[in-house]
Amino acid sequence: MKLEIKHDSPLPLHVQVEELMRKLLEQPRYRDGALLPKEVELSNLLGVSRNTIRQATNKLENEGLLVRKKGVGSKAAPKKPLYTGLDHWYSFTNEMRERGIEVLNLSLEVRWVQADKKLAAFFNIEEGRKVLKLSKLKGTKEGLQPIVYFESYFHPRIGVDEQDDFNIPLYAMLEKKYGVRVVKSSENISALMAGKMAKRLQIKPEDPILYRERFVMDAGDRPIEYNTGYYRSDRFIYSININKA
Amino acid sequence: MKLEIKHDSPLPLHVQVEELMRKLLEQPRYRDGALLPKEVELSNLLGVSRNTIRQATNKLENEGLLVRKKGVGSKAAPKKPLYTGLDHWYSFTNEMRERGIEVLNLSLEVRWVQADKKLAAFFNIEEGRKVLKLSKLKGTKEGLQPIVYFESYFHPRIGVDEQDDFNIPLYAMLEKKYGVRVVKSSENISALMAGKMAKRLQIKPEDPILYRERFVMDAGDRPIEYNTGYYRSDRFIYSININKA
DNA sequence: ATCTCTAGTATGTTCGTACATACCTACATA
DNA sequence: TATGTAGGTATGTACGAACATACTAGAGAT
Repeated sequence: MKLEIKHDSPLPLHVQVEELMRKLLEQPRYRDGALLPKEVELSNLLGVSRNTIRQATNKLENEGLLVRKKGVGSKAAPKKPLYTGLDHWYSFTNEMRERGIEVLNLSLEVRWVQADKKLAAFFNIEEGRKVLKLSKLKGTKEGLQPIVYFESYFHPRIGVDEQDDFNIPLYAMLEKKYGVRVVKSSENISALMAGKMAKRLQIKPEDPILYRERFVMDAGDRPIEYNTGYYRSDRFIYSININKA
Repeated sequence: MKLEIKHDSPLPLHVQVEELMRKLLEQPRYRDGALLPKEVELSNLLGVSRNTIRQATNKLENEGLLVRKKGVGSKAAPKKPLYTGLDHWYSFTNEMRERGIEVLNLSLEVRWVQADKKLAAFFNIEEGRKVLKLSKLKGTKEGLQPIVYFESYFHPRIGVDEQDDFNIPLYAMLEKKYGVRVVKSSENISALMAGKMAKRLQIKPEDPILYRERFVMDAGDRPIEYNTGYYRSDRFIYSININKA
């Protein structure tokens, strides 16, 4: 890797350093949490003063791209979007863990069902064809209070079956085992009265719940999964981060 | 006015200077656009180095509280910066139109209110400071049935006031008139019982509604708008499209 | 084995200094 | 009158230096 700072460039040194550090921060090792080179090291390495390094670092820290710790060092800011929309590593369990809540599967069922009209349309298959359905009830580790009930349907092309381990993060599993990369999704969110879902979530039928359906596709717009979720609104807030930069 | 910097305080000098300048910026003459004392003047006056003054000033500039101009001086951020751009980003009205539903404002109110704790924290301003609040009730053109009630609060730095036209797409207006480009947003979505909002939306208090809060920022992560929406869940489904390709 | 102190390390704060660059004004020239 | 240029001013960039403070790890004591 070339660490080049042009001292005769019209661009200020601290800007050059800033850009360079931006690239650094994208590297896997730093993305994974390794400490960046120390300020004095960078200073010597790039041939600029420590102040200049700090000037650049301040900017990056301000943008939230890096965190500093006195006496320790600086590193890339931990990526902690509550809900990145679609991360290959998206996982409800991990997400809740970042919010400080440990969750586990209170129940889990996998079975083959016939595709209904809506599902057949999305998957572009014949109505009635067999698809794998995954149902999960997730709740708190402490007290086993239900939070959300998921239902997922997978396109037959993928090849998932009852043998698969659905206790690990789903999208990571799909990518590793079946080479399927989820890239796009379209979501609809609505508020409902719990009704029949009340019993499962252990709330009153007249309580409001958050209902979400998600259509998941790969880079080629091919359907992968249809997923619905019924969230207890007293225990969960749906968060979305959007960046159009 | 007392300009006191304690050199033996546990608080870093640049923090003390920063707080002092915050107070300065509130004074009418600076609020009205007068140039702040020059860096060297402040440096001599307060008995700290120019670097320390700049450290504080950087912070304030970053928060959008003051603008600097090389060769001229620094002053409080103008209420109405000028800039031009185009291409807006989101409009409820246009979005509904795409769904085939014509909507209009059933009511609209603009007034100045004091920032509460939460708002002050997001905007990074003092609690109680005046901010512009925009309230809108949107509904169908046919039948005038309410669909959603919006409440928006704008960062004072932007400079919007009661004179502005809030009947046109908001983000387009902000960009054209004030040069503010909304780039990032973070949303929280939840389901609620309508309660007090029922009357406004013409539903029963026990009906579920969709509640959304949105934090809107520019490319530099500076806060622009805080926006909440209460959606009738029988008339509206929240849709999100995500593409990580 | 566990606790405590200490030396080492990395960032935080602050100073002083020097020169670069953008801006404004006023004077001089065509 | 119009224009261009020179000097003054204020912020921008960059360096070097010193000490403060928070944290880590290892040596030494109990």
